[in-house]
Amino acid sequence: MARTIIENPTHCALTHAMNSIGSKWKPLIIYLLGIKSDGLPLRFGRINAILHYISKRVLVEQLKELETDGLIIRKRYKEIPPRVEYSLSEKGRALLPILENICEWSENHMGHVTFE
Amino acid sequence: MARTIIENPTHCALTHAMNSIGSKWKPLIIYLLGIKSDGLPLRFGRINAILHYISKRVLVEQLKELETDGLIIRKRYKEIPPRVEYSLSEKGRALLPILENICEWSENHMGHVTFE
DNA sequence: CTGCATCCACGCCGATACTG
DNA sequence: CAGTATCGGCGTGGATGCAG
Repeated sequence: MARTIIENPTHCALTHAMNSIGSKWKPLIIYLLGIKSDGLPLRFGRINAILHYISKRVLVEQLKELETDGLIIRKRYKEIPPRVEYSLSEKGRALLPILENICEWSENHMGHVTFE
Repeated sequence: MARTIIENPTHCALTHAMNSIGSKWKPLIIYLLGIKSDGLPLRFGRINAILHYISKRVLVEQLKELETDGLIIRKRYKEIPPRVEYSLSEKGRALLPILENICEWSENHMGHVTFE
């Protein structure tokens, strides 16, 4: 390890990772696609319903970025009305253990932190 | 696991975790304090110099939030000129393996992604 | 040296309406 | 159903100057 060159964002693995998954919503989307749904593809409307607190416009945007970064796979069925299903790529699935670790870390260390 | 209730951000461990560490800079700061410096405390000016691409105002802000969330410890020496040293708390240190995993994940999966 | 205050521009994000 | 288009407010962050 220690290949991460923190002084220069352009060559910093951590920075690059954060550009892919560091947004407010992306971890939740990946978690949803990977664990909550047992890896089954989900339609846009379903994702939108579960993550109802994310506005539609932003959800579209986040999904597009995740697809561009190779974390999720977007499959479009040529039907009317249209059907689009999202699922995790291998790269996205590789992230699941890390997200689980983050959840554990969060649960183990929330002593003094008070939520509103 | 699976205690994370993704439908409701208020009771979602992943969301809470992301509120603490999901910003653009916080993982880098923690990584710097924990690994790059071998856990030794760092003065503000030194952090600012290494992470030169973060503006001073934002760095102050991020450090304050990290302290509030219990991830780092701020020690102020009553000297003139003032000296302030930052180091990781136990909670912050517990995050280091996760950050390493993220780096590995990033390095293992950057095939088709092109950086500018 | 470290941190705060002020100002200001830019970008994000929600709301809404519209298309195929 | 799954997006796109547009607008507008508000928050975020950079620059600068000041304080302890």
